[in-house]
Amino acid sequence: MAPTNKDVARRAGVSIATVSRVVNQLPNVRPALRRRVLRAVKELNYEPSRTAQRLRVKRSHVLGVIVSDIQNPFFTSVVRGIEDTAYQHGYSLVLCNSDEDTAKEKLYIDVMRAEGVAGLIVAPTRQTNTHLRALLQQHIPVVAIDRVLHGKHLDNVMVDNVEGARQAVIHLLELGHRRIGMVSTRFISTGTERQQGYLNAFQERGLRADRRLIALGAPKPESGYACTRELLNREPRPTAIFVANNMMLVGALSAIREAGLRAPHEISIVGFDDLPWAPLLEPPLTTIAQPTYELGKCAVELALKRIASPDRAAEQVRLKTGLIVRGSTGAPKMGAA
Amino acid sequence: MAPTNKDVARRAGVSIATVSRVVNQLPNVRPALRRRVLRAVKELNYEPSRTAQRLRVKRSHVLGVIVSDIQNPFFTSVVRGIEDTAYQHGYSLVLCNSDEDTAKEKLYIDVMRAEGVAGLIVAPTRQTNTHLRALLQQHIPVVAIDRVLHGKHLDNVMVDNVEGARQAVIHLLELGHRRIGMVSTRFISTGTERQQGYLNAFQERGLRADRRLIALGAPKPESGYACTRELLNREPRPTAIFVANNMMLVGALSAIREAGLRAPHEISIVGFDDLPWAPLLEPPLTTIAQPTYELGKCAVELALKRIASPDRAAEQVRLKTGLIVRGSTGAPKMGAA
DNA sequence: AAGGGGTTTGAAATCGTTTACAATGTCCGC
DNA sequence: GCGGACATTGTAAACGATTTCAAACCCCTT
Repeated sequence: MAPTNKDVARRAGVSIATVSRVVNQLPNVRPALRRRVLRAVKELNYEPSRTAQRLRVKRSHVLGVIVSDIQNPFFTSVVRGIEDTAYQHGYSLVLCNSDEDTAKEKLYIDVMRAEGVAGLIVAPTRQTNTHLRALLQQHIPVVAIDRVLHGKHLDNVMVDNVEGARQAVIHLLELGHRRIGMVSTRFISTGTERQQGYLNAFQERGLRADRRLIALGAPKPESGYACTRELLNREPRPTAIFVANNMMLVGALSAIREAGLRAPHEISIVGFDDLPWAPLLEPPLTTIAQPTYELGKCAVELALKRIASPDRAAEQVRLKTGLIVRGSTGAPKMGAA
Repeated sequence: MAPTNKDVARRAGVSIATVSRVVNQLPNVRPALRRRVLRAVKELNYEPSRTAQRLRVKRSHVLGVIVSDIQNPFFTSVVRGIEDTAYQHGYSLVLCNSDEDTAKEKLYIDVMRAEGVAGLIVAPTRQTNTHLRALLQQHIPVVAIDRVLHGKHLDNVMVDNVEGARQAVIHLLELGHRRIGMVSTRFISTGTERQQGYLNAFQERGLRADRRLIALGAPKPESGYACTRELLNREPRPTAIFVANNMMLVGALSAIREAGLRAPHEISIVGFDDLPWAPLLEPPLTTIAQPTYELGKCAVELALKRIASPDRAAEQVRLKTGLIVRGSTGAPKMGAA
């Protein structure tokens, strides 16, 4: 149905080789012929089949992207960065949503391999790279985003989670809080690192952190709700809560509201990752901002760099976070702590 | 680098035709051979190249998706529905973000054609289908989502915007509001339809709508902010505002907050499209919910139906919206109206 | 006018599949 | 033991591009 090489050649009265030369802007084609071919191309609305191109030249100009939650604004923004950068370099995107499901992730990795992607950008569900082995064996570049993944030739882009969490907790400590609850994720490297930042902050100020105030769950609103309720039921109740995952934040806020607590007077709240609606909350949310767009952009750049030189040493990029103080944090009510 | 047909054939000591037969589960292969081939497949970790497959059989099992704003939670949720449904049917997704930019959209449509997608799902930036003509000529199914697009064999899935807007405005009218501002989009069919719903509601109740209370702009927060400010400066000020686009809502809420107005006592607010954080606002937002996931699912199903029978009459599906009453709407303060 | 360099063009091979067709093998009834 | 039906296997031709190689052509020098 779609016009091919051959159709154009016939119409222009030349061979397919000449068509290819004209389309690919190679030299040594007489201007007269070139014009005839270009006219035929236009008339037929010809676009070379990328499928055929891919089969012939081995480069594919497609990047695979597997995110763990396409509805998470964090990943959405990262994908935006990936998309912009990829298309700027002439790459298309094949997108998958693993939905935090390792089986789905494995399936999609095989899809990517069969698709012959030039590179894969993945937010891994687990910290093992076994599923990715086949890709790496075939020297298909893999870039892990947001979450750590170790491996030879396996690049990483992440934010500095330890430092980000440290900033959040230091902020609360400086306001005078001592019983600081933390809601975080289990099994995911970002969660682990942020917990480390929490502990570091206490240690840095010569204080003892209470590990029982760290509640762990899945990166889902319901889980955030459950974790927060659990923390609110502790005696004595924490005067501040650091919700270190933006999906869990939604549930956490519900739980806090349900408990009838008002920020910042009765409880202080800090989130992780800025969101378009964070300033709209009442009070506006204090949070740790992540350079999401840059993260996506950087991931593409790493992938392209590795496509260009496959044997570079694995690179790990850490992007900086920043504390944004809004209205949801304040000094603890005396007597409550 | 990746193992091929031939590698498997050599290892199993058979011809490539037999490999193909085994992999594609065709009959008439002796069990002994079948086993040998399967073993070789496993040992080499062989996956048939989709590129080569596509070139040979003309079906491609790739759906193109062009959304106008990948960061809009509405589209995110739609994409989620598309993704789930597509992969369930063995299709992969090539995703693009037109960013409400017609030039980019055109570029991506050509990309899709070159990619040889089996179908395209698009949230069109404009109401013309000229860019899509080449696709339709080649009998590549096109499904327009969210926004109307007319054309032979061109399917549509949308929500019932007229009815949705009507529900919103009737709700406000019943609360006693008469001066109801509307913030909506220009040039986009959803905006136009929702404006129609606004007018219908007034007419239905035998009231005259004041068209000067409809402020139009682009589907962006900044534009929502500007439109809302404009409305708030009217004399007398509207007692309620219906923000008929979720991107504009973010800006609208900022403007309202900035003006020092509190919902629902000083002003009532209704949004369009439910969002995960809508219940978390203070007060929680009254809004028109859209079946976003179903919309994506339905789009894929329409595409697949048209792939199966290309000459069906164009189908237009309208999904139902629903009013969700939360705290941001109430009776107008008497004397203000 | 013949030879030689450089440019322009086309024929044909190739990428990894699927698939039509031909060639073999197997099994059965006579 | 032989022919025929049927199952099994392999050979070779597509698909639509790129790319190598050689043929054809042009122009200039001798």
